Amino acid sequence: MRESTALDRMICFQLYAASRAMTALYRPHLDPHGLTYPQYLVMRVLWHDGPTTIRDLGRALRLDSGTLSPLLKRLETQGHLRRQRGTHDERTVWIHPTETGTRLQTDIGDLSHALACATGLTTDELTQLHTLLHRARGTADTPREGQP
Amino acid sequence: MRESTALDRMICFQLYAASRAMTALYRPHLDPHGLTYPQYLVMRVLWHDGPTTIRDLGRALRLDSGTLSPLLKRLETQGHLRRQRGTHDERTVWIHPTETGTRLQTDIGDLSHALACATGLTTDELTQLHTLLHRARGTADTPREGQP
DNA sequence: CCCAATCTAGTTGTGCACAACTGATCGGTG
DNA sequence: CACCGATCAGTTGTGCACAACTAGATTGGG
Repeated sequence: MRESTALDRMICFQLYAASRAMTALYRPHLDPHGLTYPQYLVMRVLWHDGPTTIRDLGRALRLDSGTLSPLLKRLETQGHLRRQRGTHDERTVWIHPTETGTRLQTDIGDLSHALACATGLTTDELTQLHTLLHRARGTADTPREGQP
Repeated sequence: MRESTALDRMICFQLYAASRAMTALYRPHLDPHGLTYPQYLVMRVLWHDGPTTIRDLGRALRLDSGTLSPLLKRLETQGHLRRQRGTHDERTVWIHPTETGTRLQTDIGDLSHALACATGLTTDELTQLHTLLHRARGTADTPREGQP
C-alpha cells in the first residue's frame, strides 16, 4: 500500500475503506441486474427467509425505515417484491419476493465465494476476519437495539 | 448476536455493518464540533500532513472529487480550511487548515484509543484485524488507482 | 510550435444512511 | 371503555459515495 498519513493507523478508517472497496467489487456483478449492494442484501434476506416484515429486515440489516422505505419502493417498482399491510397487526408491512425477484437468485448466482477470493486472503484468514468483525460489532452495535 | 439470516456468513456484510457501527461510535464525539466522520478524516490528514492538494486528499481517503468538492466547501464555510488554486500548476487546489481548523485537533483529542476500546477487542486482536483489513484492501482496492 | 491525449477540480443526478418527526395502530391499565 | 405509552412505517432534510460528464490547464509527440 502507499498511504503515509495517520489514517493508516485508524482501525475505523480501515473498516470504512475496506467496506467501500468490497462493495465496489460487488458492483460490476450487480449492475447488470439493476441492483445496488443494499438492494442485493435485502433480496438475500428474502431468498433465505421468504416473506419478511420491514421491521425484521431492518433488524437483520441494521437499517431503519428511513433507509428501507424508499429502497423497498424502488425494488417494488422493479418488480422484485410486493408489499402487503399485515392483517393481524396493521402496523407491520410484509415484504413478499415475487417470482421475478426469486429468479434473480439463480441469475446472479453465488458471489460471496468469488469475491472472498478477490480479497486475496486465505480461508483461515477470512474466518479470522469474520470472527473479529462479528465480535467487534457485537460490542459496538448496542445503540440501535437491545434484545429484551 | 441475534441474526439468523444468510447475511451472517457474508464477510462483506460484516464489513458493511461493522463500518457503520464504528462510525456511529464516533458520531457523539464529533457532533458537538459540527463534524461528520468523513469531514473528521479530512481534518486528520490536514493535521498530520499540513497543506495538501485535493488530489492527494482523494488518494489518501480513496474518494473522488465528486465527494470531496462539496465536503470541502462545507468545511470551508465552517472556517476549518481555506482553498487556494495552485500557482505553479493551476489545475490543482491546495487545502490549508486554518487556525480554527488546527485548534479542533486539541479540542477533539484522541478518539481512536477510546473507540478501539469500545470494540471490546484486545490489543492483539485489533492489530490482527488491522492487518487483515489492510491486506484485504490491498488486493481489492486496485480499481481506483494503480501506482505506475 | 501545435495539437491531441491526460490530468484536475467541479457539477449533476441517483441512491443510500441517519436524525427528527408524523400519523396510524396496538397493548395494557385504570 | 377510555386513555397512555410503545411500536411501526413513512416523510423530510442533510450529507456522503459514486457514475458520468464538463471546462480548463498541462504535457508530450510530431
